[in-house]
Amino acid sequence: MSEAPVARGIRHSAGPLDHRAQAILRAVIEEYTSSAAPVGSQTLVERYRLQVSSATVRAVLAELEMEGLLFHPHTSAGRVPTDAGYRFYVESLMGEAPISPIEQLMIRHQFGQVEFATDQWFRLAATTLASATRSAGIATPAKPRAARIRRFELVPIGDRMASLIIVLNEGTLKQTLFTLDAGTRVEDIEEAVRRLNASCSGRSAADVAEHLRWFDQAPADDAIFGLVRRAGDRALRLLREFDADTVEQLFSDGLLNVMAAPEFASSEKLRRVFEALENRSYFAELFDTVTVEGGLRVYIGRENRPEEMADVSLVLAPYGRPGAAVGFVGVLGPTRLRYPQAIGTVRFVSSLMNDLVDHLYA
Amino acid sequence: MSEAPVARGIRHSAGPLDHRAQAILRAVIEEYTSSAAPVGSQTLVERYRLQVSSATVRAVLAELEMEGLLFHPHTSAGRVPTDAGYRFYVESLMGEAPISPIEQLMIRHQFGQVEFATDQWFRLAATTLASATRSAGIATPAKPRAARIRRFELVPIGDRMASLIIVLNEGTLKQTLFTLDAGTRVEDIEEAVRRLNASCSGRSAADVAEHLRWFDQAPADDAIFGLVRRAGDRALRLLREFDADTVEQLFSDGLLNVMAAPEFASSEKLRRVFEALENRSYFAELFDTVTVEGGLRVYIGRENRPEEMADVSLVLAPYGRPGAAVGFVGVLGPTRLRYPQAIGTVRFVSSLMNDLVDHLYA
DNA sequence: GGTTAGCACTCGGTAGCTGAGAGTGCTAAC
DNA sequence: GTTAGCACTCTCAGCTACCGAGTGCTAACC
Repeated sequence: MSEAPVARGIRHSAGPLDHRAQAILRAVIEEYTSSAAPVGSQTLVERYRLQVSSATVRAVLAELEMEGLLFHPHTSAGRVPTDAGYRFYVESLMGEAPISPIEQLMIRHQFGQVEFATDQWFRLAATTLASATRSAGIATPAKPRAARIRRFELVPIGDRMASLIIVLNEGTLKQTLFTLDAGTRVEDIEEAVRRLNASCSGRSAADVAEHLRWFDQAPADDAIFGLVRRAGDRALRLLREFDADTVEQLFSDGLLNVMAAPEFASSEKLRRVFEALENRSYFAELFDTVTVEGGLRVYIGRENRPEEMADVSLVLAPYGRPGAAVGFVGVLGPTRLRYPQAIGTVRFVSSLMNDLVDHLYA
Repeated sequence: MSEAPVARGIRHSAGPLDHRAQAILRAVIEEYTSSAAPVGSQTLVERYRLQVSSATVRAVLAELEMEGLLFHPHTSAGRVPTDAGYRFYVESLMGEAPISPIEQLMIRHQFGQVEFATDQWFRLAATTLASATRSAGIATPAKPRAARIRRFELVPIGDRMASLIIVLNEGTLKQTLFTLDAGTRVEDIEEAVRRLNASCSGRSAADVAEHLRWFDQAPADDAIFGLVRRAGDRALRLLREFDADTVEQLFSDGLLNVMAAPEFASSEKLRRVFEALENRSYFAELFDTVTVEGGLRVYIGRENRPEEMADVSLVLAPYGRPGAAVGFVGVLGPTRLRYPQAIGTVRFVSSLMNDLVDHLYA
């Protein structure tokens, strides 16, 4: 399992915190994470066996506030962690919480069930992440930077219609309808497919474009050449569209969990989060910066650039093979996320996804 | 275009309403539909050129309330339509509002763009419905009652892995990974595929099961027979799963429109609606009762059995070919839906989907 | 010097009250 | 059958008072 750092390079401004201050920051975050209400000095003393009085805790809280790690909604309220506070917690304070062996077993079992159903992998990943973390789970299929064709097929459907199918290297299917001239002979179709496979399989969009040029000199009225050229063009277009789309599919599950969080009761903030999810450009951008080598990353609150995401955190991990195909799994929840669990779960699920992908190349 | 009745068979209890009462009911509904606030007698007189005084209108409103078509949130509030009120409106009062020719043209154009991309049809249908009605649009692919296999393919992916693909009659693809024994020869794979296609294409799950039995007597150690048997079994399983799933895919778009409605500001009702959508069993049930011949249907508020759907209405229309494959398109919004527009739009989109499906069989 | 008890202070949230306004239902006159 | 007039009801917004949680400060303590 990868042990890439969770760090993201942001350091807060001031001097190092002593041990006690760290313990108190940690206590505030963990208390707030479960209660969703500002945390007061009294509560901390009562529940976290700090061996000091509430007055001392108050002094430390004030200090942490100076450092920008906590803040005060108003004078007589308790403290709430800032994004920087969570960041410090994630980088230095928390212990990662691996999933319990029993749960691991159950999850592994479920993944075993869909071992052969590639289209179920991402759904299951999203669902698993959602239910294990009680937040939203997201997942994308593993996708190569430049797709390569493994096989063409052209299957007649109606009299004048066929289904043009291209199988990509990792088994992904792309399909488009394809009109046939009246009276096209089955043998001609078969021959066209043979030629396409002979000249294009294993090739990327750029190569296919190159090879298709050869057919331009062929006689225009030859039925087979005509088929080859038209099908090749269509396939090329599909391939280019596929390459162009960074986030072709984004599965999510458990958005209802996020809806249940008290910070989203107002339905307006919620709306914004849903909008951010619907608009995939942000994810496309993120995915360009997260590499397989970089490993798991955490984006907290306003560290997410879109304003809509200011109230949520994202734990994201890539999976797949750097050279071949890369996908993502992650968890999205309120900034008041249970980071140790979320990170542990995402790491685990991404390793399972890695195993599934490895099967393809075994 | 179909002119199936919108009716659903529920009649309210009491005597017929005179013309004026109908006009007033209609006015209340149309006003409430756009304002989302209880409607008073004054407003009605001012905005709907009723040639009577507000006192008279009040008398009629009281009458309509007796009939169960309107109700009163509290003494000094205006009237709000009941589900029965909407039902009466939909069945007897409203005029259906066809989409404007310009909009029709634009929508047709968009459908033209995805003519060959079967997987985009449902997305586009949902999106179109959502944006034209400013509610949520839903759509499912056309699905046959019992799928028939058109073609098998077995495409090697890695050394020990292949992608088993079955193309169904309407062009739908089903795919599963398939392990190959070490050193399986390409020619054997091709031969196995040839035999599978020869014996199974055009057949339904039941027929395939029948035909596969023939191979049981074949020598167990024959590589080709082994492949045929295993691939056949897997295909059969896929086919059965596909047949079993009534609502295999349910595309929706524009849920954000529904979120924006004032009746769902509280986020708790919203949650329930989302839950209902996620749980597809209700749709599966509906789809069993809606037939292509029956045409478009409207489900208002509590007419939807699940409690979660008590605050929303659903306009649903089937498309496709009764014998071959049937799918659904629809609109989901608050009971305060603009029924004439919603119904007009759903009818139009379902007819476009019909045209697309017809292409397949042309 | 760090820690603590004590205390004044602040401020959000809730409950209770009030007046304005919307809309009804009733009645008597037309 | 219709309408004007009017008393009545009820919600909603705004106001005030009050409670309590939690702070920050200070002076005493170890």
